[in-house]
Amino acid sequence: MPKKMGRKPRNQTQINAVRDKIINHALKLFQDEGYEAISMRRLAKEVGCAPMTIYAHFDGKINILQHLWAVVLETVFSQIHTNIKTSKNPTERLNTAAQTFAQYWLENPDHFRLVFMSAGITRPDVDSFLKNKATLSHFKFFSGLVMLALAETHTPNSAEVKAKTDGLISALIGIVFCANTIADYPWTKPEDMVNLMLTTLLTSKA
Amino acid sequence: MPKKMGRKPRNQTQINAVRDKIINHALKLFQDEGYEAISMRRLAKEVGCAPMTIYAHFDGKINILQHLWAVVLETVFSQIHTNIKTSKNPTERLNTAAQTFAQYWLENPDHFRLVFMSAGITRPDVDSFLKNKATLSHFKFFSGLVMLALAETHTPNSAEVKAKTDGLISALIGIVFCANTIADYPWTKPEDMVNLMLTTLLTSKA
DNA sequence: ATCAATAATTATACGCGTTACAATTAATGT
DNA sequence: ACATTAATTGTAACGCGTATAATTATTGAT
Repeated sequence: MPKKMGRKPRNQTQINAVRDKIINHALKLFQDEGYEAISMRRLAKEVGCAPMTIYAHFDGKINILQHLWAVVLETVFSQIHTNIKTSKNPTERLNTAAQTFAQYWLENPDHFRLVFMSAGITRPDVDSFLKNKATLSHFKFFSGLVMLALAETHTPNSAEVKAKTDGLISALIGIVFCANTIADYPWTKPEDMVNLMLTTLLTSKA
Repeated sequence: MPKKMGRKPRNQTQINAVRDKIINHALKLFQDEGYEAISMRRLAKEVGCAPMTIYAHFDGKINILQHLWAVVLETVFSQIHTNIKTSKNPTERLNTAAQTFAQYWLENPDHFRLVFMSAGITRPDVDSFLKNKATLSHFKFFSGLVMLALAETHTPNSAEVKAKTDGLISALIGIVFCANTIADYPWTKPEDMVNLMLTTLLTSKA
């Protein structure tokens, strides 16, 4: 029985190499020139291929952007990890983490836009945010901090921890989102609102 | 001294008539077919002019959408006003208002998208949200409810009222935003989070 | 009536993300 | 060398929002 003729398909290593190349170029474009610079035509030029070739490797633009989300989130959380090292107790750790989280997005609105606002408009039914395991673990990290901070005053049950974590994350994202998109409203300072959220969530018992 | 030659400019009545015509067609498109239907080409076809003509009347698409924001916000707040009529006290009134607000956007993600996510992507430096006076008054309405609810337990100062109002609005918008854009995460139920936010904000003293 | 001046409208084109289909190139087996 | 298969590219197009140039409509002066 003769072997199958023709060109051999690329192996997984080769496939990953090309995908990584595309992703790295997209990342570089984003870091050097911002969100708007990542057009498929521009990206193809940087990679050194035709725009259509990219569609042989990714279903669409959003699937490339998802990889950039992961990089940005990694940056945020590594900054959080760095900053909480000097915190003395669980409440202070949670406060530092929350303030660092909010501050990062406020200082990098383009990053916020990439991570939280690109999928919403372009492809609502896209492969999603949390297919990325690392992203989910970032969320869970906050859950751990909340539990420890609550445990300083009482023994929280898992429903309370989850509700307060989800509420906190939603509030943090909401504070940043409003500051970024409704920028002409004279909002109370974001750090004060973050502080208020933390204070009220931690002092009230479920 | 000879009169100025050439075609006379349209008067304010004529100007407003054309703008209103465009806006009304945009509104009808949105109501009948949703956010995606409002393209400039489609809109021009409905109005009966060339797409570029619209740019003689509005700086950009976002300036048309702003008028639709006002309509949507009016809808939300009239629903809130209707629902709070049966509430017996300020705390219940605030609760009803907040739940109605969140519920509306959760049930109408396209409306949320129009009002809160169109400006962020297309024109960050656009004429803004709060040039519309009615929008500002909607925000202030919440402020009044918060003050009355807080006053049931203590005499709040204006800084506390503002911080808690801003925090509440940000949190509400954040809850809806997260539910809409990170839909695959198993969030605590939005109504429970809204309730948690209200409970904690109202029970903790500034 | 004709021409000039001015305002309003439209035509053409750009880059955007993406799709469809055809053509070309690259890599393999016979 | 040829045939086969995979990968890539070319070409064209779509609708998107919008920029610039061209055309049309309306007025005043002669």
